[in-house]
Amino acid sequence: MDSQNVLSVLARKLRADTLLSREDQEAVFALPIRRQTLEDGVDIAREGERPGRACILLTAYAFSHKTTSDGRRQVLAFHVPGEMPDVQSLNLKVMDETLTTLATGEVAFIDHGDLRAVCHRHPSLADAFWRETLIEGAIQREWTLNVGQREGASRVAHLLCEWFVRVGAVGLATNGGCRFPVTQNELANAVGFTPVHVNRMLQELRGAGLIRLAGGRLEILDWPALSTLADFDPRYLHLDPDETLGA
Amino acid sequence: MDSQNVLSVLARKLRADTLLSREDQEAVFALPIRRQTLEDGVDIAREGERPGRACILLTAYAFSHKTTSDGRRQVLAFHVPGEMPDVQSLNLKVMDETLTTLATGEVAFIDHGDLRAVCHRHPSLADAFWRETLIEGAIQREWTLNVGQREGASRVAHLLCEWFVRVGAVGLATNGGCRFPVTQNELANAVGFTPVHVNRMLQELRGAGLIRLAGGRLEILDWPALSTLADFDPRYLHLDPDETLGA
DNA sequence: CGTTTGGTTGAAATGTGTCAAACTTTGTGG
DNA sequence: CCACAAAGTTTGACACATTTCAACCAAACG
Repeated sequence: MDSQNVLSVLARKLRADTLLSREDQEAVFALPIRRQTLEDGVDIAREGERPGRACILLTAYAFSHKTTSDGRRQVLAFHVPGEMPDVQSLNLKVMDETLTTLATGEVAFIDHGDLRAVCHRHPSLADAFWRETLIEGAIQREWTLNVGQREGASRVAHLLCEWFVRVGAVGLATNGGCRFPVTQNELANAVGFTPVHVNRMLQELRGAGLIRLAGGRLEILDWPALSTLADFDPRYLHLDPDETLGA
Repeated sequence: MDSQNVLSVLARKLRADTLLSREDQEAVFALPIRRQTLEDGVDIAREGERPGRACILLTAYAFSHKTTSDGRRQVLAFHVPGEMPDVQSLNLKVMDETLTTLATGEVAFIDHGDLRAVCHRHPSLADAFWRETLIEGAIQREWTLNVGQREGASRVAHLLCEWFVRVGAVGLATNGGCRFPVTQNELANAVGFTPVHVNRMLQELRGAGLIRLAGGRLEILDWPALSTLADFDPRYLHLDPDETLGA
């Protein structure tokens, strides 16, 4: 896999084909990167740091999180391949969250200097990166709604729906199933429940024949029922280019 | 108050004095705006809409929110004078939240076309707007943490701390007190509690001599104790220019 | 094969929600 | 300026979702 193919995951994420010009796309592919394989549980950037580079997930999964002073941890977002989970550091120097890998996989690093240069030369690329951060914001809002207002199985189900759709959007879901390298503990930290309670909610979902979840894989057995229970409406993911850009 | 003075609240918000050049600042002041007084409870932009203009809060306060299909409402953010609560609509066309005024006050509207033009001519202004949306994102993350992990009085206290600091940052707090045009019902929707429970938590805070809250005003009686109880660390607000920009 | 990590279960404790009523403040029109 | 209505706040008793604690089980792994 040469450098160009590597960055095609990023291009896909930026919806380069529909939203960017040919020159902009080439500028993306020309970005100098450094590839690296990271094990799971590695901190890519920590709260309080001032990173000098940004990261692209190639095959790696990651999550960002933050803890309260008495040690309670909240998972703020999950990140799937193709994403740049820390683009924000380009304009907000000090990290206010920690970014950690979820499973062993490959990432690419780009220096902030190179990113700034390419944004300067290709303003619509800057817009594309800006848009990515805005979509992350929209997802964060839905998480707040999920954690604040939905209860029990519905809350857990919503998270699973989002995961499945987002993983599917980068082409990594196959006929109703996808990877899910998330422990119940991390899942609990993401929805604001206790691991014990998450376990019970999962069994409720399993018992209702909605999902299968084991060995790091998630299978959706009844999408209509699951997404209804979850009150899941994918519009907040802004996956449709027309929805995100249309006049 | 002429147009230039009007937009000085925005310039302050963008930290124009320290982060923008003289030309950039003048470009801000030259933006064509339409001023308007809005009563409280007015929707400035609704979920699903594609606004053609953005809004600046002059003296008005506002909040953004979203509801679950069974009608449970989550307040996602409060907005204080000087902010542009819907800049995001410049790059994310379809609103995924509703923006509503909190109290009667004045707002200014700027056409997206004018904003895009000024961003094109002054790229560092575009960066400044981008940074604003990133800070909103950082605040949203802290809200997720608050709603997901903090309990009882601590959760409510955190929200009050944030409000006080943000209002103070635009010069609207006076010796330990500020406006707080938020009903307990809206407060409840913001922290994910029931109005009844919020009421009890507030009385706990009052009983401990930490705050006074009545008649749309908030008085901080014991900031050290309140911020400690709330586990409040203002770094996530990115108020310090060095923190947000420093190398 | 033993050890570690993650998952599952049950019983009891508790924080928060629900419901319903009374009270207080704010605003408005006579 | 009073009287009334509307909106917001406060209270109590009870129900219930979720947490806590503690133990056991299963799978992954060296």
